[in-house]
Amino acid sequence: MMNLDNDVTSSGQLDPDFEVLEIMKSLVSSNRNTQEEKDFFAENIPVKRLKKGTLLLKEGQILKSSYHLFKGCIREFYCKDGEEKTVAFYTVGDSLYDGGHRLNQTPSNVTWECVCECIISVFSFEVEKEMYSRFPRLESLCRIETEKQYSSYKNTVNNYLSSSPEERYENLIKTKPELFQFVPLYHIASYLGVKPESLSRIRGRLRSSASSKV
Amino acid sequence: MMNLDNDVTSSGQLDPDFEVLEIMKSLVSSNRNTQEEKDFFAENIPVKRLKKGTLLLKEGQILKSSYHLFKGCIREFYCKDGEEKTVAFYTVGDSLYDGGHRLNQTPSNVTWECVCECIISVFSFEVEKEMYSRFPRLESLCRIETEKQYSSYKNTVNNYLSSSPEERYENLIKTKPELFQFVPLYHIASYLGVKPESLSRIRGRLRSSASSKV
DNA sequence: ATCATTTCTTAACCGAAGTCAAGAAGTTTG
DNA sequence: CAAACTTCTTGACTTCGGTTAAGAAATGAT
Repeated sequence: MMNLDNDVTSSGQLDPDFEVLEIMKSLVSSNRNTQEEKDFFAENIPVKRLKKGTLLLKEGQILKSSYHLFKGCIREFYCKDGEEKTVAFYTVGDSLYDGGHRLNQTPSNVTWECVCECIISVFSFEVEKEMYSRFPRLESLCRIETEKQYSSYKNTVNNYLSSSPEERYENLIKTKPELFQFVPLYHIASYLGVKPESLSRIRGRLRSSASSKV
Repeated sequence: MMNLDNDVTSSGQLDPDFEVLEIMKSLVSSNRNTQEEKDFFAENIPVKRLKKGTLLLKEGQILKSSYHLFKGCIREFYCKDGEEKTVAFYTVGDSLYDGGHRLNQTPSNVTWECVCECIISVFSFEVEKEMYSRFPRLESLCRIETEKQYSSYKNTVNNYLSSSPEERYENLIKTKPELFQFVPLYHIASYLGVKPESLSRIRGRLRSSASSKV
């Protein structure tokens, strides 16, 4: 398994691949930002291509950046009693950050693993701080955005807690069908809160109840 | 059951009770704040005493304030299939807010109920906005605080998900023993993710395993 | 193509939570 | 005090996930 360690942010030049350049362009073209802000992003937020299996962050490591996912899928998990417990899947358009650990400079509790080839932008903590001091209005926007994300996460958790593994599975198929292309079922089982054998049974139950309706 | 509706924030004068005044004093005496900031708080953040059973926020209502709990205990729950699902207990020193719903002016998903007499400060959204414009450094502090809370909440959720109801019960006794003074066990059962009958059995199991150790 | 590895499924058995029902213990009300 | 209600416990039975073990299916390597 590949390990990225510190070289994500250090690498100077951009992957010359067309796709990455397209993404870079979209990164700096939001019409909600001023030209000055766009220039700042273009200069300070590199875009990287990551191979399947790359660990963007490892449990115990200190997080130094936030990331935005333009393409691919990243799995978040931690280890408990030698078992990997998957707690999130990030897909296109999601951001990966952890204010608490980044701000406190404490070791991360989770690992971020690319489950397929990914394209991300790298927003280092230093650049973030400089951005806030140069463009105070963006700090206000980020505060608001964080509050909304937090609120939305609480909702997600409440929905999760008040549904059965079976309901969670059906819901996941509806809301993130693309996951099933990349992610082995035993990771999805972990995410749904059951063992792989149980997910098999759940799928079996759903198959038979679906066929009995015919 | 009492209903508070909009009159929490409207009432002008302070409850003249000694305890409330003491709390008001502590509210404006933090030495991390400038005198100007303290004056602003004293003028704009009223402190209220709430009776047991008061609903500080009702499911479907639009949240207009944030609250800080100086005394008492508040239960957060929502209804699913006619059942109340308890998702949090707030105790002394906790803050109650919901950035997402407050900022979007969308109806709340949860209800906040005082499980005993409570003393809170009321921080209205309008006052919050004015505070940010008058004291920009406080917006920065709040952004950082929100990120830390968010991160800490994620941790709590992960711990919850990777433990059994029995472990959660034992953990709750250790971390929030005061809850058991105020809150009926069936609310605690809901919070732990089981039915009251199951919590009874868990308690039974723990009793017998404790006595067998003697 | 063959072999090895990873991933998924099935079956038998066990333990824990859900459900339903009854009743005990504790609290409130008149 | 007694009646009514709320809260908690217990028992019988069902359902579902965990565990173990075996094997099928899919994927990758030589």
